[in-house]
Amino acid sequence: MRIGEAARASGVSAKMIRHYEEIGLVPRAGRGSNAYRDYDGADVHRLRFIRRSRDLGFSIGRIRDLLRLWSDTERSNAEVKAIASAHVAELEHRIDQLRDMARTLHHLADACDGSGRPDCPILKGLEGKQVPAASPSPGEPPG
Amino acid sequence: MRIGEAARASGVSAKMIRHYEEIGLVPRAGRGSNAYRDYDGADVHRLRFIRRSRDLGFSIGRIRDLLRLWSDTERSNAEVKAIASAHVAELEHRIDQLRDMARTLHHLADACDGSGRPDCPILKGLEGKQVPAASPSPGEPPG
DNA sequence: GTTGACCTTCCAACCGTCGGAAGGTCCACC
DNA sequence: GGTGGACCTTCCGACGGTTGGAAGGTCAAC
Repeated sequence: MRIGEAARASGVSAKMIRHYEEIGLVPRAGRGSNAYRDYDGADVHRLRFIRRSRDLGFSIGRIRDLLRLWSDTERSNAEVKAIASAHVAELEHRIDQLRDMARTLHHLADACDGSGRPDCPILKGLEGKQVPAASPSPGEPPG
Repeated sequence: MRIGEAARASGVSAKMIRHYEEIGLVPRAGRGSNAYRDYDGADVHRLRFIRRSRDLGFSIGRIRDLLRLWSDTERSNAEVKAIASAHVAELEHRIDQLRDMARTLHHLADACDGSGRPDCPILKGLEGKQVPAASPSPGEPPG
């Protein structure tokens, strides 16, 4: 099948399939008589694996590791479990950070009556009057 | 003061201060006899406001709005509260997504005995045997 | 006069996804 | 045989926000 059908079957867009090929996450696809990429069921299976891994928040690097283990019939499930558990821990850490932000902001919003006057505890909080600050891992804040 | 001192005083790196100036988040700094940027207490105050906002997960765009309101003495605190509340909602949405991911992955990891054998429910789950999938907002997965 | 800390600008990278340009190919329909 | 539209190709850019480095100018102390 061609890339469009593989995209529909796997849930990974054609753009991303090409991208994943370029970065070596999926093997280079065979080409037909024209220069079109050609895919089979196994390729779609792999793409679907990638898609689900992304849905669970794994980074490309981690997915690379998972794919390697996936195709290794002599793998140790302990290694897989370690990756998964580490990722769960990262997710929970990120959740804690976001929760801290939400809680802090919630407190500030609660202190603001929203009456329409200029006086605003939220802005005061952002100024530095309070705000314990969640101190997120550098980079990537909101969604 | 020069950019380095402003950076230390505000918690915003010199790199980022220049960047914020370029994108118009902070006004263009005055320059001394040399071409060095010059900052005063108000500038640092503003930078600190930005820093705290970032720590609470506000996007640059939102911070732009907040800064505008901050410097508007006739602002309505209702508008500020609306922005803050919307952001809290976004944060909580993101938290829910991450929590779904963590829960799903946790279940898979629980089903894996990690005994060292190749058989692995986690990989099976990623293949598509189960995985309800958290379906995150497109992009930006882990942290 | 030299060292080193500071400043300047510019360019590129990280991550994952998407948009669009400019062109080639396939297939159905007329 | 021609035309249209859906599909494919490659390439180059953007979005979040932050960081790294290069290559150079400036200022202080020693």
